[in-house]
Amino acid sequence: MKPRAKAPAPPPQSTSRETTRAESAYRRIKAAIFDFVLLPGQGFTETDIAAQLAMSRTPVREALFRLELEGYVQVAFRSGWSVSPFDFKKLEELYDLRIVLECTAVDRLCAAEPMPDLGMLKSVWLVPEKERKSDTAEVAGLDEAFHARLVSAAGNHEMARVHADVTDGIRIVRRLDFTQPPRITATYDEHAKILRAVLARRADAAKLMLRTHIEGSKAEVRKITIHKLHSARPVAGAL
Amino acid sequence: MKPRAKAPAPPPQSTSRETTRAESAYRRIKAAIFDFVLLPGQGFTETDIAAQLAMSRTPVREALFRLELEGYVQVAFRSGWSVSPFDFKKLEELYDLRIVLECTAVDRLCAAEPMPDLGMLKSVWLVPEKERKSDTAEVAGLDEAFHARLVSAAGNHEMARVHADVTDGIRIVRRLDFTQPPRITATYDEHAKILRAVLARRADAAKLMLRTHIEGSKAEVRKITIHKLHSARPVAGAL
DNA sequence: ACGAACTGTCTTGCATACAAGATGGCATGC
DNA sequence: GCATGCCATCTTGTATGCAAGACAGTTCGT
Repeated sequence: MKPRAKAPAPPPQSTSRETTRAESAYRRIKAAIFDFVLLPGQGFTETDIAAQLAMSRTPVREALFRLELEGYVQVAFRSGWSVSPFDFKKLEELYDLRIVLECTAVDRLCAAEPMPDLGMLKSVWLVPEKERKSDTAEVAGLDEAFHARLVSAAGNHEMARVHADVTDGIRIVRRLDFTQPPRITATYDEHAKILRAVLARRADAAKLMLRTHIEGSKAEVRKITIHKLHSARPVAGAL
Repeated sequence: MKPRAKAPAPPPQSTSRETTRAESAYRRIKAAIFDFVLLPGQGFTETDIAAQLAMSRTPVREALFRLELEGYVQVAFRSGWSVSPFDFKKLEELYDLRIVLECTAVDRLCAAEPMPDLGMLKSVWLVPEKERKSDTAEVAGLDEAFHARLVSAAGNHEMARVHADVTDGIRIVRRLDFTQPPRITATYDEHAKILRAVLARRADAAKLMLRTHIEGSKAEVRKITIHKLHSARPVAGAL
């Protein structure tokens, strides 16, 4: 039995290879949690989800176990599942971990010889004001990519992976951070400054700005989360 | 869907069963990998494992998915499972991440007011030579606990969790590091020095020693791993 | 009226049957 | 001899049935 490497992938669009029902269930349930269709603390059952997703319990269970490992849901022995309640302490700790990882990355980037390519970031963040994006979702995606690229460029793949997990964990509240244009403008300004400092190898300055930048997001999120959480409640049932 | 409202205060751990078959399968398969009963690169099937563990495929699959998420095994679409091959680059990156996390913890411990309680560590590592343990497995366990406690004492639970995951990932090679008494003695000496530096709030000194200490383990492991890996092969099949 | 035991329903954990497809060997044609 | 297409077998992905236990409403006892 020799497991075949599936990297080459001659027919990239052959069949339902990567689109198993379990994977689909994972994405849809996770999206439901992030979109507050499933509210924190809310209980549900495997049978419910399976019925709404028009599949059997088996792939649903697989998806739920994965989400449980990632901390999004909990299972009570034989009494149903529930969405993990909001844990602000955990969110703050994740922001804190982000700071540690990204500051480490900045240190290494500034010390690397030669410095890894950050051209992609330059072409996005070091542009005239006219070329700046204004769409909320788009900027939120670019923001994530900025921080992720900063870490991945530092070369440690495991740190990048952990950073990606952390980002995933705080995305649920992070999206609420980009609802106002002033926040978008500030993000552009701060990212530009940070990027210039890194390119100039001024590690301490970059780290300070980065820390302040992330702490700002953390504070901003903390302020608006409670309110948003209640105003964002959609009609339950449409998973 | 009528989501059943659960009590806002779900009983923390009212469950009786923590010993499900899936959990047992997870532990046993993981142990088989760590003990080189399942060799890196080796292929196997769900049916094989299920037969050897005297259970059905269902709990085995649950365990395998969990191990897959943790990076220990891989599944090839409809062609069986295989133990992830040894990835030395990944191991080094994990050691690197350990250094970052533990140094961050030391920084915070030294800056904390008051400093969190490290009495448990003192009672283990700051003792006369006579009272030092000599059993390999015991010291290996104490060593893990030392580093884990250092991080957890810093107060960020998420960092501690990531650190625990990292420790888990390198345990498979880390155990090979404590095979010789000189290494045990060095561990005691170094831990004592590091602990004293932390207690004296000399962060830079502690971090330097800690980094050197971990780099030492990394180098040591790198030297002996290839050899040990081949000499440690037991008879296959006895999971 | 109040509390404890009971019972029926519900939910997850597990086993098993079935389906889709990948793999490797074999026969066939050249 | 070599390539090629076919087919039996194997492996995972999914559906479904069953069982143990948890929960809530009810009933019985006092």
